[in-house]
Amino acid sequence: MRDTDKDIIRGLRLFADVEADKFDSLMMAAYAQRFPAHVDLIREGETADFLYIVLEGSVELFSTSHGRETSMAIVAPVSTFILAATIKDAPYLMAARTLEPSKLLLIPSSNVRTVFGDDPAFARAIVTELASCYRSVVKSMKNLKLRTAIERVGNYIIRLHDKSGKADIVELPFGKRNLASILGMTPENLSRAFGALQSHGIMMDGARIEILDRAALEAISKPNPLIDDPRS
Amino acid sequence: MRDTDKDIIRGLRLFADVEADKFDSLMMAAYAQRFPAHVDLIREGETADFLYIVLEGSVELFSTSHGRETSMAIVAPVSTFILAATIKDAPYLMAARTLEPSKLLLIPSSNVRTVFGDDPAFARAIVTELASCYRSVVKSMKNLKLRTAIERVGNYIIRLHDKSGKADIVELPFGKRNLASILGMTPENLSRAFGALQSHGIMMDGARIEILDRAALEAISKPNPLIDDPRS
DNA sequence: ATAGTTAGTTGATGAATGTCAAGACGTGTA
DNA sequence: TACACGTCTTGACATTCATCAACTAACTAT
Repeated sequence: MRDTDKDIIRGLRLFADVEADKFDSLMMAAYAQRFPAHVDLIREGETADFLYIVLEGSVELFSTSHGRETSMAIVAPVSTFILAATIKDAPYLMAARTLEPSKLLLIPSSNVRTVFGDDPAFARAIVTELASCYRSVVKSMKNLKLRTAIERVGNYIIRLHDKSGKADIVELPFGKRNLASILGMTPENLSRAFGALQSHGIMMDGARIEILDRAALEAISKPNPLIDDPRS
Repeated sequence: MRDTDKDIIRGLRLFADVEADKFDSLMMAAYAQRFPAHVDLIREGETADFLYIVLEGSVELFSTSHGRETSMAIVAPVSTFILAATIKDAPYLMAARTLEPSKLLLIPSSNVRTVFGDDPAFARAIVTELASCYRSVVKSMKNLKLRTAIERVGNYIIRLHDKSGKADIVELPFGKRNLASILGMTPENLSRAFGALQSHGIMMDGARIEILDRAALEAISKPNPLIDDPRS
């Protein structure tokens, strides 16, 4: 793999403190690969052969059961996914596919587990990473259980707004079909929710959203830092 | 604290491999305490001062937002809760209260973080524990997003049945009000779901459920090991 | 005993959300 | 250009689920 990729990986908190030789052994075993859009990467229930890192593009994690399907998360660069399954050597609970042409790094799970056992710094970094993942799923669950569909959509827009540095206009980072599934509703219902929010401080134009009245948007969305704040 | 408690803690996978002196330092700082039923232990948003371990009784983890409330999990002996917040030194995402008279062990978070930094075996054990917690929330989320109310109730009974070693009669481990919230529905709806399931292989009598026709129960519940199997 | 309290049930109703069908719009391709 | 395709939107309708109210049963306290 290229040295630039290596530097990027080194920059991730997960790998920042790994001993040099351990890090090299991981990178030797790893390989970067480009995938077209809409390619299945892993299936639910398979055993975790690789730890994945998204370098470019985006990857959807989703689950299926008896004919129904739902998006669990969308992974943007640069971050890992399915770390928990890798560490536990357990079957994947979610399937993964590319949403767009993407560049991924694959590190064999056995190497990850070896270094995890040998290098305390790596073990500690994994703890922090897993704790973050855990807290992020808990937040998603609170979002689902404590809010109506409109509130979920409203708060999603608010988060986009915050991330953009409160620019007036924000853009949806992926298709509405995917967003609807992430937010636990049908695409039709997401459309209606966007429609309803137009009288509460926003204006939609395709994937672009203009925030006209942040206060009104907050009034109907009722944001809560213990659900929405990515840092908490 | 008593030696018997200490032995119980030592028996937890989380503490099994901690070095003796580190373990003692944790236990010196910790204290066991009995609480009556329905006592608030922690509130959402507070910083994580203690790692909790349920020794006896049971504890409900729940969340609140703008007047709504939902149960996230119920913790039975012997296990820890709010490990992630402790490690990250971050605010609790969930509140906790006793459901019944309970005995808990409280370990100051700072001590946990110290040993976590010093003892690689402890760090590794925490990784495994956190990975399990993470996977368990993911499963709950799949349960919520991919299933109807009746399916969730049916699969809950199936899990009870499996845990009991497939005894004909199982008993709900806590009140229906709490169960309804855990399963993401109202108590009224849980009642109706139980009612509906009576024509699909079960018979209810208060908190006791007789499984008459496991195949019929599975037919309507559509169990899925990647959601229901606690080991996977 | 009597009243008060709580958990649970049941029925009637309404709100929220999903489903189905049709159409608009944009995009890539023959 | 015209066609097919996918995405999104909109409306009508069905279903699921929550809400409200009334009621029962069991337990507590006086």
